[in-house]
Amino acid sequence: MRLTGRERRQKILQAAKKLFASKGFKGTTTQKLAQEAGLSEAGLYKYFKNKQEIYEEILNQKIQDIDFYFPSGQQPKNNLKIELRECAIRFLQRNIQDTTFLKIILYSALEENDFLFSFLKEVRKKFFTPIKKSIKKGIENKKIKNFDEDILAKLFFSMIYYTLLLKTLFKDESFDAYKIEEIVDLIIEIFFKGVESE
Amino acid sequence: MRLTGRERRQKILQAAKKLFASKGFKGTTTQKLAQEAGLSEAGLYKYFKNKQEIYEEILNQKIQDIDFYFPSGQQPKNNLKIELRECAIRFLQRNIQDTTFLKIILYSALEENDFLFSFLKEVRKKFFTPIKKSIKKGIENKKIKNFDEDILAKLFFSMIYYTLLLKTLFKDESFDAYKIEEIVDLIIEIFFKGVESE
Amino acid sequence: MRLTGRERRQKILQAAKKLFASKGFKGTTTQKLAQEAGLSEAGLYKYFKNKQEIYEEILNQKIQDIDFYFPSGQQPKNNLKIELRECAIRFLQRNIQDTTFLKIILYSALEENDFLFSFLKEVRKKFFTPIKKSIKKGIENKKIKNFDEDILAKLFFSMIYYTLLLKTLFKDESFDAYKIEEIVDLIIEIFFKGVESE
Amino acid sequence: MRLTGRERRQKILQAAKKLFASKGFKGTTTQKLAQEAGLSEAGLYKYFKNKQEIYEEILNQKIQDIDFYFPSGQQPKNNLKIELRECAIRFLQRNIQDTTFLKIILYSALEENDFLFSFLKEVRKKFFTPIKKSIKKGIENKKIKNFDEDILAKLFFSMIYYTLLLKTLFKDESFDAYKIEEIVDLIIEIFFKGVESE
DNA sequence: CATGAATGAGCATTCATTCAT
DNA sequence: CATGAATGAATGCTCATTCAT
Repeated sequence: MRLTGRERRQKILQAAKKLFASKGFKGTTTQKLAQEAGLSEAGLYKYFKNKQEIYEEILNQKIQDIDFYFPSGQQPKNNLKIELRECAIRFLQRNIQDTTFLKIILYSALEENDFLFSFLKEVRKKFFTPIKKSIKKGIENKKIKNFDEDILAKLFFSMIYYTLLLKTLFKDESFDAYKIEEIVDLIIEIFFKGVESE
Repeated sequence: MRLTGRERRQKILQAAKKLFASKGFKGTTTQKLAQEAGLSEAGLYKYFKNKQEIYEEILNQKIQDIDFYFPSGQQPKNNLKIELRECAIRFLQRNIQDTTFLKIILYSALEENDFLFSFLKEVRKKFFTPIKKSIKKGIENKKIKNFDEDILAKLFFSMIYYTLLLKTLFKDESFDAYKIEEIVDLIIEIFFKGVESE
Repeated sequence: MRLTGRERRQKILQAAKKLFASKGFKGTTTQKLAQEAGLSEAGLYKYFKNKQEIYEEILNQKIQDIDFYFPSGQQPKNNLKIELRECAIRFLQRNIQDTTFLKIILYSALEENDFLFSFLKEVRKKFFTPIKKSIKKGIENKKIKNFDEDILAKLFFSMIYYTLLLKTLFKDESFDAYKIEEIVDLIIEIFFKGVESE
Repeated sequence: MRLTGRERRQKILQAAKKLFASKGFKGTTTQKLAQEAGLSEAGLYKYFKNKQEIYEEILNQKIQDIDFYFPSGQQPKNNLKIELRECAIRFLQRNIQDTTFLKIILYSALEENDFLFSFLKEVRKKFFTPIKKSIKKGIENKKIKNFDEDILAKLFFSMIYYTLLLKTLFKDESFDAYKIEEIVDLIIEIFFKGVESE
């Protein structure tokens, strides 16, 4: 099958996403990768310098997804709760539907892939900055408990993330009785009541 | 050093726990394993059929550790907050120090290990039952918001678990500025204020 | 850049000379070769059957260079020392600047290339004949020790050749402190004093 | 075939010497090496960390040969000429009989093997030091022309070395008419007359 | 009981070469 | 005429496992 470079490249990335998600980086051999992408092993190296580069390209593409979660320009304006609600819903919907990214991240963390850690730093900076800013404003307005906004932002996200883990990775069915929106509303409510300043 | 068969076996398992936890299953070679356990590679195969069997034996041992966190049958008596606080601190301390269990669970989940899922069901039942009971009592006393106690219990745990993930798996250093106790106290505070009935 | 077939061919050969000289035959990949010659790898095969053929063509060209050192038929006329001095300087300068020939000869000798040996016979005949004639005259004039002029000629050349080896192949820096002319003058002095008849 | 570790190690080194000498370092594949040594490729790596290490071991063993050329304790005492004569004869005899070392060095130099260059530095230091010292003494005694003793020592050796190259590598038969001793005597005579101070 | 010796299968990667367009 | 797409065959090296001693 003769494809253009662009098409082949995409096919390789697609195959890699699938395999990295199901087998991890180490568990994905170039042989399987080539097979899945429909070309020879040697062919892979015309498009990517090495296996690691394929992996990095996948992660780097995913960084752009963050903008998808915060679509209205990088910063929640008026209403933090509404922004966060929508962001969380979008995050859950997308990652429940396609668990590739979640799994790649976890596999890489387990394999202690060095690139992942620098990637995660970047992601956390981009992802949490808008939330942290809003929380900071809340703290300044004495609406939110005076505590490290970084920690608070991550604790908020923890409930979203664990929900995702339970639904996708751990096959816990107890959340299935509720719509995503209901869960998110509950989390938002608990978090904001919980961090209210007294 | 002349050891009995039983001792040798234990030494191998000990070495394996250490290595699997820090390097993962694939990252642990039989060479390093033998070296760490103080015998030849060939020797490993006198005690275990193969590498997989060593891994499984550790998994089984680790699973039994769960009782450590939740002394069997024990039920939070007087003060849920205090019970939960101690349980959470114990959970974090142990799993930060030895990440084997956390990693094994995640690896198994990623590999869609069927045994894991039924095991997890069991764990969740054991783990969450005492918390859920207390929450239920709180709901009945109108102290806690009237919502599915299963979900509430898991949302509480989510913050503990994500803290663990950030510290151990994702190499996020932002929690390192605080003692575990401080983080747990914050989580407890947020959660209980957050779920308070109005 | 649109080149004629002839030009392209020349460009490939030029690139190949450069690369073979600095990286050797095995160290020169068709990829680098194509890049250096400014065309695609596939393009190389329009002009040459394979890599070996490029190598052989260069070898042939280099062999013809020999005439440069020993303008054909030329015989040292008046002053052997001056002739030899200039020939040696030319030989060293050229081969230090472009080591292709030196390396090709050595590679071929190591590979016991039969063609090389008959070629070398020819070269030695051409190369040493003028020197030998002059030495013979010196012997007849009782100026030079009476010994096999073939051996004497080769011993003279040995110092020139080893100087070349040290400087180019063996990366010995001790000759770098001197100009080529100084070294050659020293060699000439030692040789002629050394072979003087008593 | 079941050999002891020591025997196998020796067999590998022997095979490597043979192959490196006839094919060069790059031209010697681990496959051929294993085959020649009578074990599997994987087996090689029980005895050596990698191909390079085998190569280095061979060279390092050869460094001891230098003591063989200067057997009477490291420094020529009374008579430099006699010492050098014997050293040169021993050098030629040994390397004519077994050209392995000569060829390995040349191949490595052509392949620009980094380890070779540091090895050569070591060798030159050890090999030329005694000769240089004697020459220096000669210079101080005004018996030898006042010139860089390093260069002089190397020019002496150049005639020995080129003789070796012609006889072994370049298949030049003109030296075959003479005994090694005769050639060496001639070289010694030419060199010492040539460098005599006036 | 213990291990040194040995390996088949597999790994990521490279390379010279071919061929459809 | 030129090349992008493609690969078979190799390369150095690793690993879990076996077996004779």
